Amino acid sequence: MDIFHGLNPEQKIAVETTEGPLLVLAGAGSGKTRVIAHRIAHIVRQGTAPDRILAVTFTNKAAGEMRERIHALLGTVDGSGSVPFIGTFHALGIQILRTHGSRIGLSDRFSIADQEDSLKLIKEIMVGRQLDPDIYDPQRFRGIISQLKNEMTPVSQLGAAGFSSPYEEQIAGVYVGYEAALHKMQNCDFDDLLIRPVQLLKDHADVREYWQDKWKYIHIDEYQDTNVAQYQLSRLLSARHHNICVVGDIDQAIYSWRGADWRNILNFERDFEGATVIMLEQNYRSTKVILEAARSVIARNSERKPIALRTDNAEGEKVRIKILEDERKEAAMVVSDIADAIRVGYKHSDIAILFRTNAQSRAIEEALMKRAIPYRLVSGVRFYDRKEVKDVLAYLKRARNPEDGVSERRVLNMPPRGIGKVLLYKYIAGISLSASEQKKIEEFTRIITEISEKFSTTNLPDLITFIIERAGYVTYFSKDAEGKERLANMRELVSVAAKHRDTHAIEIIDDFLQEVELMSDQDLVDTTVDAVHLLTAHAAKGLEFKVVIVTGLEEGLFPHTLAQEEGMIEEERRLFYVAVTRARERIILTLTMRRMMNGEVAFNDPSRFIGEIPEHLVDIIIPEYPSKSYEEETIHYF
DNA sequence: GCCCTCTTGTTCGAT
DNA sequence: ACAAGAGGGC
Repeated sequence: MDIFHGLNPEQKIAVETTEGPLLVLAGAGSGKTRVIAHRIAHIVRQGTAPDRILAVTFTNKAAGEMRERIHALLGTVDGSGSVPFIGTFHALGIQILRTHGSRIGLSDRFSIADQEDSLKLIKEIMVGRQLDPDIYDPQRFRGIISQLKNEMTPVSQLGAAGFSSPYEEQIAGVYVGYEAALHKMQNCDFDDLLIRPVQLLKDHADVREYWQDKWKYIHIDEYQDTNVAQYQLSRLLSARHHNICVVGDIDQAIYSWRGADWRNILNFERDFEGATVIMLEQNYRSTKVILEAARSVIARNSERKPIALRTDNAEGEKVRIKILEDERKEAAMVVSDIADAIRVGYKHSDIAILFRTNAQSRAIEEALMKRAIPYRLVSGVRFYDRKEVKDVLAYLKRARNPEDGVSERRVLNMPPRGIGKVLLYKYIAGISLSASEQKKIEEFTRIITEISEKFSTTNLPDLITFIIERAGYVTYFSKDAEGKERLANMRELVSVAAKHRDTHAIEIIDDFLQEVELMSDQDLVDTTVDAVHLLTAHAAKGLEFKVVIVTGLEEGLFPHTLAQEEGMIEEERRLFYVAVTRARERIILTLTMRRMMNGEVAFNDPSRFIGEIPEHLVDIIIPEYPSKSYEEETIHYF
């Protein structure tokens, strides 16, 4: 297949320019994923071994799609069986740490601590330091520590210039304790998966050379959302071959609150000498109206590099703006709009409902359920975040990594086996135990031993079944309907692992844990299922739908109250831009005059972003309601 | 000392 | 949906 077939001139240059640094400024819907896939295929065709090629994507889902595209272009990659590494920065970090982590005292069996694990650990440390949780909020501590780690501020630098408050000093103390605990328990939090590889590469020349030599061609997608550690990793890895291609769009930078810095794009030409810059300004996704509406809004931002996005697509329908009384009427309108779209031939899977905050999903879900409209909630509490699911994984993690105190504490007394607060404390502190206490602890360690012994004799689904039964969950969860549901969730995990039925657990256990723990919300988007998708504007990044309904366009909600400062409002505007540019054919924006927020009724003004769309592109619809109660009301807005 | 049940608060976005 | 804390039962 011709690698260059169907590419426009700019895309073609991006694919051809394989040597040296390359910056691709890719507007929304300009086919950047396509460019990366074709570029990789081209590099392989030129004779480079696939395993010398690295592609960093924003989500695992994007990585999967990239793999498929490359496969479609090349057929079987090259016969040698070697494949490019395509994955997220976190997956790349894990690969580096599993290979060379021992150089910084990290076991190759290290565990990954998610946000919940991390918070629990920080809480424990704070309790140990007798910090009053009313004055020192563990959540805030976790946030600040994560930010410090993101910025790669070393522990030693804290307080170097003295502390300006006792609060700062406490944070420094907890930070030190937290890092020590993570290390002792052979755990890496999400930040560690990025910063520890950077440290490893910086401090160990041979390790650095190994990876620099290995990755001959590097691709980084969504470069506007890279943080300090990701930026440094990009520089370190590309320092030998200099073949680094980054793709991004400043107008779609929406993760600065997570430490991302879109200035990395502006600085690219300075940081990577001799860089070629290509602009992809042809949009293949949206109608002229949708693109023009989005462009008009984003033009208000001062922090940007203007890009002349254009499209040859049809003019399309006007942007529909609907003003509703409250969130229940808004939800009813969403239902009516879906019915309307289905009537004219759209499928449920063509439609997405976007919102600024997860809390907004509930009212919409209720309305969808009532009308039996199939839907998928993408954000919110996910399957893998469920307590009972994480408990099973904790058994697995503790058996895999004996140092993993985080996971051990999670399930030491789950299901309850008589190990309460007092005994837990004695056990952790190493205080000698009575015979009956000793027996309880031994019961737990025996379960763990039996799990480890099965690693090399049992496959993963059977191992998970064993954990559920041996730990005592079957009895524990047999009492009521809720328990039975939780047990069913646990067994669902067996089905997830079932694709690996033919290998012993030991061979895939780390990959399985990694897959589950780095699962992103977006990875759960599955448009092959015919269902309407409900997701946050953040989670919608990189996706597209024929029909997009953005809800809650009110001051205080979108833009959010907590993002009203200078600079942050521009990020809210970028988020709105991302939301609008997800739409291919039809965009509907809804807002309410009154809404329950944080437990009280709020009367919000329409979002400023609504007013930033040129009038000639919109239809404003204010439905007239029959004076009946909500329940009796029939939907006939048109 | 431990377990269970009930209440209350929660909240911007998420690898 | 979950955590944290209170309070009663064993």
